[in-house]
Amino acid sequence: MPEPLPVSFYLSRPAEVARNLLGQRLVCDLAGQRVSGIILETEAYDGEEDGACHARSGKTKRNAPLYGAPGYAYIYFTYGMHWLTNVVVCPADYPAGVLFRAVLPKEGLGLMQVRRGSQPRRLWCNGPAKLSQAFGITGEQNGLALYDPESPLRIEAGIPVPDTVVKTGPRVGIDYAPEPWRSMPWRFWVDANYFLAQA
DNA sequence: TCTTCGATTGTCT
DNA sequence: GACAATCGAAGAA
Repeated sequence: MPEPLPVSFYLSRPAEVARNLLGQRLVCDLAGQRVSGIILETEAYDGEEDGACHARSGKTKRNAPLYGAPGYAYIYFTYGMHWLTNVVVCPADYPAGVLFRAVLPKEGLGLMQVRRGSQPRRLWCNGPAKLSQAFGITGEQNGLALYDPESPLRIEAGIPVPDTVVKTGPRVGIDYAPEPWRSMPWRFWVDANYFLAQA
């Protein structure tokens, strides 16, 4: 059984952690079945100064996990129907996190298909709320330690990703944010074909 | 207490 | 490309 990534992995600057999470494996053990996928897309949210971060207006009941220790899950409900999954980064008291926007399904495909309503496989995990649904992630998993081997939700080492295949751009769905935050290139992604080509 | 709106998705035109 | 779904958190009153 592979060990999860260590807590130290989450201590770097949010954008750096977001970049380094590409290629790693998101794992979820619920319903007695292991579901996992290779992380393809992430976004970084960096502190109260970041006009797009949930912590932009200070600490609240909802964003409290962001102010906690690194390596923990920050999962929140939005649009009245969707759960979005993040991992808290940076030392405690500095509110920052990385949102998981897409993964490449690897294990537990049957369960994912059921949870995603039998849509085509390429549509199972190509969005932050979609992957949460495919993995069975809800508020129940909020606050879990992603570096704990005993945790039902965790992140394990995956396949290293060279800079040559990493793309960056502005974050999605944050038109309300003022500049320069709206345009910060804190969204990172890799084409799924890169991993499909790996034996 | 009231109002607004979201780190989205699926459907319809 | 436009827009409804759906509800709790956050901010205003």
